[in-house]
Amino acid sequence: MVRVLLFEDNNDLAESLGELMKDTDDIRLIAHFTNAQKAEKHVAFHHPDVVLMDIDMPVENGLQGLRAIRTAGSGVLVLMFTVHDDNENVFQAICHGASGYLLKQTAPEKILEGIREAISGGAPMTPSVAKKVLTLFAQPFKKSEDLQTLTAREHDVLSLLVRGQSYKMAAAQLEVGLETLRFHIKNIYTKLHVNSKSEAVAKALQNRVV
Amino acid sequence: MVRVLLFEDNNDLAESLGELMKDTDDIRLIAHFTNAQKAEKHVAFHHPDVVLMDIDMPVENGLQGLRAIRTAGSGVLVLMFTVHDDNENVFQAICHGASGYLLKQTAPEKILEGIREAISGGAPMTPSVAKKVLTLFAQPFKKSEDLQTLTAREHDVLSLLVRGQSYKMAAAQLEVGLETLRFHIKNIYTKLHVNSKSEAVAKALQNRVV
DNA sequence: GCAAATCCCCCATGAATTGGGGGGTGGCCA
DNA sequence: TGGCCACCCCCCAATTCATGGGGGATTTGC
Repeated sequence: MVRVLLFEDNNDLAESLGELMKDTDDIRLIAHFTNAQKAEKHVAFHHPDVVLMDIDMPVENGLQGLRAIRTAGSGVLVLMFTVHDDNENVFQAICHGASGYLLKQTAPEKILEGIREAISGGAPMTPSVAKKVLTLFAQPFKKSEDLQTLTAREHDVLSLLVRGQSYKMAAAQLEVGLETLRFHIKNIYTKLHVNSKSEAVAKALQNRVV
Repeated sequence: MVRVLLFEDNNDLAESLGELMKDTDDIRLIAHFTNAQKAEKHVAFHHPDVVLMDIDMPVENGLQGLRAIRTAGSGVLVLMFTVHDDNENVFQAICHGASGYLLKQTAPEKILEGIREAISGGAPMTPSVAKKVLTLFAQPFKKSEDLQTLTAREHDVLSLLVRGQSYKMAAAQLEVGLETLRFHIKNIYTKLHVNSKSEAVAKALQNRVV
């Protein structure tokens, strides 16, 4: 039996969800709150299997609730359940460890299905949300050409710089002379169009070269 | 009519997919290749609406194919279609702009459904893959406490450093004296337990403070 | 009110970084 | 075999950074 906690300020919607779950014999709504205040407390008390969390609620919204639950150390499955599918909300939800993201416009049966999917280790999300997730994360990772053209050795050097090593230390690590290291660094700077260590580090990290 | 290009080394599977599509009146398989060689050429020639791309193929695999298609500048919808759902493959596929990720174990009808979803702007993926995507990107949530304790001003300074600015430039940006900037930087170093600009930048980026 | 935090400024020294130049080796390929 | 590329090494000069001190002014919360 899957025990579900619901945070939702729309009482009608909450009720109809409750009705829906009553018709199943594997999912049960054990409690319902109209905002995310003390969400972590409620979770700790009811220890549900799944939390259905609206985002747009008065007093304290669903993202804050999610954050509170996670900071409290609970690993409970939290499914966001909302009308908002803008990038920022999706992004925040993911960063704070949501286990899925359902839109209210999805058919009620799909919601139940989503709960089951979450329980069985999946991350239900509507395709449109999935699309946002992909584009959200596909962008920053498209390596610029500059970085592709780095030599193996240059790549080594850059990695060491990213780890905070100084020229001297990096040179020692690679067992080459300080001047050799500088030679590589000069080339890296040229290729990345930067002219300082920190800029190179920033570019490297932002493009996931390391 | 959705025109589909298929890259799949398993001929039986390819054929059965073709049969499947014949039974629909909105999806048609227009060509089939057994590896991803010259994938970008084939796409340019057939200009399909959707590409179904296996990953594990001889000679040239699906990820290479995807990359080739993207480097050629095509924005065609590419759905990965594979048995592999390990983190690395999923990550690579996303980074190179896949529009979805279907596992071969999913029911054939779901595949057709996935194609339709992709066409209508979604990103079909099996819940288990979605889960991987989420955990892949939720990790960086672990912000160390150090970074939280930064003052607003220190945060400003750090941001500028990340953008590759030198002390002098950053000071000018913030309209304060060089010595003032130094003062903040000293404090930042203390708080982050680092002792060089690049280390600070690395720590800032790795913890998503900027 | 007072302490604590934050922000602003200054000096000085030594170390690290950067930009420019100059060498050389070995491997690969036309 | 000559060109190209990656890799290794060296010198000089100027700039930037790191670190250690020393001041004050202003807000913030108890």
